[in-house]
Amino acid sequence: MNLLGRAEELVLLAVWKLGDDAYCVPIKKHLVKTTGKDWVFGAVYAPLERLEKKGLLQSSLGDPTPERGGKRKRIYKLTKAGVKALIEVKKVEKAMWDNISEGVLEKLL
Amino acid sequence: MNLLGRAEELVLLAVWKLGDDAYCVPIKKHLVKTTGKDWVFGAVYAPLERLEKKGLLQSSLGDPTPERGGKRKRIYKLTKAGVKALIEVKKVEKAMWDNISEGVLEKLL
DNA sequence: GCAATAAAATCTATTTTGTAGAGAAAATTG
DNA sequence: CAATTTTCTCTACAAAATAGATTTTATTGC
Repeated sequence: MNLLGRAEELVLLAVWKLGDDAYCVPIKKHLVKTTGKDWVFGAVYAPLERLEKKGLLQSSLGDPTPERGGKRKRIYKLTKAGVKALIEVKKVEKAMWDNISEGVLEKLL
Repeated sequence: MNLLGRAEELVLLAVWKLGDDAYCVPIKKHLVKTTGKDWVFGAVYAPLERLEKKGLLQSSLGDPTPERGGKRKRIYKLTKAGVKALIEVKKVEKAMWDNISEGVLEKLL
């Protein structure tokens, strides 16, 4: 079937949203805040690595910052392939959700 | 993190859409047609089984039909838990996609 | 220069999901 | 009751997600 996995999608979106600040820690933070779910490190890191390997993300080491301590940040950026993958998953979701609003679902409860 | 997997979500949606005709074969057909992707049997069957085990779907054997041949159909139906899971995944997706239209993405290509 | 501390990345092991397609089971028809 | 058809079920495998511990690297104050 070969669509983005759930975590992959959400991680890509977080990277997009964070722009130049898209490294592991804020990505995790954004995911926790926006999804309302717990995200452990591995659940962020593994998709990031995979997505880079697949060419949907590209990373580079950030400059040392004036803040205290820490390894150099690894900053992620969407590639065109990444953007395309997001567009595709969105399209599929839209087709499958066609005519199903949350309201419709809630009536079933 | 614990959200519906992609296939799980799409299978649930197919079941909802098909109503009383929600058994493996039309579910697969609907998925192929609506997603534009290939779905082999295992990719439909495995999520169906798992979703039932988790209580998001409930199945029952259909009546023998006037059509030719075949084992009795196993008809699937969303449970309340299934509906809730769909509502939840939708909510999360919405939050994460907030302000990102396909148009915005396409400009990045 | 060096110890303490902090920020961040990376790793390992495991579980859960998804993929692929072969093959078995049950129903109908001639 | 054999042939055919429809449908389900199974097995083996690959990929993705989870969990949290550990390591690495940088800064600051001594």
